Amino acid sequence: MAVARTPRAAWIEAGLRALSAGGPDAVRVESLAQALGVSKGGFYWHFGDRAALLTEMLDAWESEVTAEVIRRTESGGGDARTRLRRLFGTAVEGLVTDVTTDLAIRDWARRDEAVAERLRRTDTTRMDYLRSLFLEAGAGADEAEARSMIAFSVWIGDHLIRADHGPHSRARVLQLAFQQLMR
Amino acid sequence: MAVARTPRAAWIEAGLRALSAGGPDAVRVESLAQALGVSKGGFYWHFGDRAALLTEMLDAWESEVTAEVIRRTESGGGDARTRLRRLFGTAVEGLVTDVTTDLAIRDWARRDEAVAERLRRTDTTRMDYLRSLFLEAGAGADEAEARSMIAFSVWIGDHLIRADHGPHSRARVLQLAFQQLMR
Amino acid sequence: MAVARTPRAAWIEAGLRALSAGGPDAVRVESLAQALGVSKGGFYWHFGDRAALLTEMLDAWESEVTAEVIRRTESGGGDARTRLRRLFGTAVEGLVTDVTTDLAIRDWARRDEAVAERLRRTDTTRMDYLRSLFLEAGAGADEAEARSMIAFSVWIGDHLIRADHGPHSRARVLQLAFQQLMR
Amino acid sequence: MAVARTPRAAWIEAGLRALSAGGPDAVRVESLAQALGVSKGGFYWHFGDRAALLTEMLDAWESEVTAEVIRRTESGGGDARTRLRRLFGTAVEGLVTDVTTDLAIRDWARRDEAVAERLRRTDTTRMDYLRSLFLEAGAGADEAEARSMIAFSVWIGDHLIRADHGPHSRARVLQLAFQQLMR
DNA sequence: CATGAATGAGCCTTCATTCAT
DNA sequence: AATGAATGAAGGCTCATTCAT
Repeated sequence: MAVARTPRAAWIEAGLRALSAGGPDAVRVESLAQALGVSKGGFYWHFGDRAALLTEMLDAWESEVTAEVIRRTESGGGDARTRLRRLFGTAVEGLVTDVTTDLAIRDWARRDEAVAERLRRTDTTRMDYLRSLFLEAGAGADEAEARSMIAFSVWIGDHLIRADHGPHSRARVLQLAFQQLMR
Repeated sequence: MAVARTPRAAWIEAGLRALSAGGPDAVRVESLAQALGVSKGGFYWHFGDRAALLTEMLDAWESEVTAEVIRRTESGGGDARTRLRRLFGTAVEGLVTDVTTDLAIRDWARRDEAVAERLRRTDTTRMDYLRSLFLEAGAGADEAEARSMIAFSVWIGDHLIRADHGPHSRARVLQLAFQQLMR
Repeated sequence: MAVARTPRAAWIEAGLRALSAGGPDAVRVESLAQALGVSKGGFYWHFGDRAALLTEMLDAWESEVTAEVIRRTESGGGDARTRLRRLFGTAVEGLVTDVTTDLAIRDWARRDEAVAERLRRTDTTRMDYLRSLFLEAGAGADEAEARSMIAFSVWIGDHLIRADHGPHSRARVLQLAFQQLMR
Repeated sequence: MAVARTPRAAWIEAGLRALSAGGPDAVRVESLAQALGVSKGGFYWHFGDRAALLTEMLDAWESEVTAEVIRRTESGGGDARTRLRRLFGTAVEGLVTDVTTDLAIRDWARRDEAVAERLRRTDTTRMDYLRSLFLEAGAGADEAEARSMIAFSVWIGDHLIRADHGPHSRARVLQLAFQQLMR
């Protein structure tokens, strides 16, 4: 059995890259093929149609941003505040996952209920994790909820809000915001 | 002299509605025409091409979300905390402007530098205003920056994050988050 | 209101011509457009999609081969035998309608139930008319049925059977067959 | 030497089945392969290209519908009327050969001259045989010709004409028609 | 101001064919 | 003898744009 010359995974990665850059409409079979240096016809060997690719892209994204983020934060142990700091740290450094993909999917979800459903699932998992950390760190129920929401919002907002912060760098603003959450 | 049967403004409004609902790609001459009950040929009487409409849509949005928000918050006076509360109140009630349009434009900005530039301008104006209120309310420079960022992020995040908050309603979570900012 | 430059009817006629020549698969938007000297995009101004054209082609054919054949045979009056002779005459001369279209539709019906249903309707109307003529000419029920079936079959078979009739011309064979029916 | 896993014959049979069901356009390498549970690449081991398969399908069909029909009718002997009755009997019972294949090839012949040529050859052989039986049964030249044509046409027409015969079943109508030929 | 009609580029999908293994 | 993978030519449909009226 020959090794796939252009494995499914390559199409999925190319698809996610295109999604980040230009939204779902930019995930065009033809451009992906071109990006991979393959002819577009070959795409249909791996996927039934464009929709199938889109679905697998979402599968890949979903399992990465939930399981992977949690695994990374938990690895190394420490108390809740330590892990929160670790989580915020990777967020600031942008190592968690490609926020751009997250944003593209969030936008897509506004127009496609199936995507919205997935996003709800994924966001709930992430919020559950954040909330559990704040609670473990000693926050009350309301405060944990509010802080989780703020943390998540700020992580996204940082990439969404284009304001010129003057003397403050973007990273510094994000750090300041997270510090408020740890007080 | 006949009155314009389908004035420019009608196309622009229809365009903004389409943008909110489906992103820039959904702003199709054909669907707008259909929505307006006109034939798409008529579009070209008002606009040179699709790009011209897009530009004017952005013009309309920009002047509305900066001047209008500030005017509304300032009207009625009061000290900085009062005005912040008024601003957050209208945000919670969703009266400021259509957040959906804001989100669509934010997404669009990721793919189009001209849009990004406009968004930077608009966001800077809005952040400047927020910061000035927090400073006037007595916050230090860093804190004012962080709180402005958080306020803006949470306003947007509320519509972007799809998590199930369990016993908390979305509005309640947003209110809790804003309360943290006023402590 | 400008006159259609390439009216619907032109597409339908071109479609029927293509159908006769190459079956339903040969009814390609692109070739029709080329045959009409138009660009294929224009097709979609007149028809929602290819299926819509196919449907209208069948509509046109159906109303032509039933109403028109009967009108022609009845015009000029005479007793039943006279009208049968007139019907057979036009059949031999191939004036009734394009048998080729009939054949193509018959073949198509074997693969498409919707077409089969239409064909059943059309054939029943034609057989009803033939039977009524034979009955009026004095045949018994069974004989009228058999002769109607034979007449219809021979009309079609003449164009379907490719045998070399040796000294007999095709037209002569058809004539001989019809004569047997009038004995 | 390994036994052919999917012998040529299997492809030919699958091809004829597809032809009957959907016409020549339905004879697609891919669907045949799928029907045979093989990958389509294997097709090209047996046949140079799709055209080669089509040719061999026609070869198979031709030798079957001429030699086989005659052999069956002749076997068992009897005078001409007896053999005609036997021929019609098998026709009514649909045992002669798959009429559907016959119809598909007839339709195909309208678009492809090479197929038309083969069909002419085959039909001539069959008409020759029918004519010889009618002549042997005592019919004159013209009558034998007409009756042969009618018999052949009705056999085909029975499967081609979709009329609703009301109280008469299709088989009954066919039987009635053949009875007329034996008077 | 606007319509009816048409153009043409771009995208998705299908399918015969090829080729290395 | 056959498979997995890929190519490339069609062909269907959408949509921005144009143009005569």
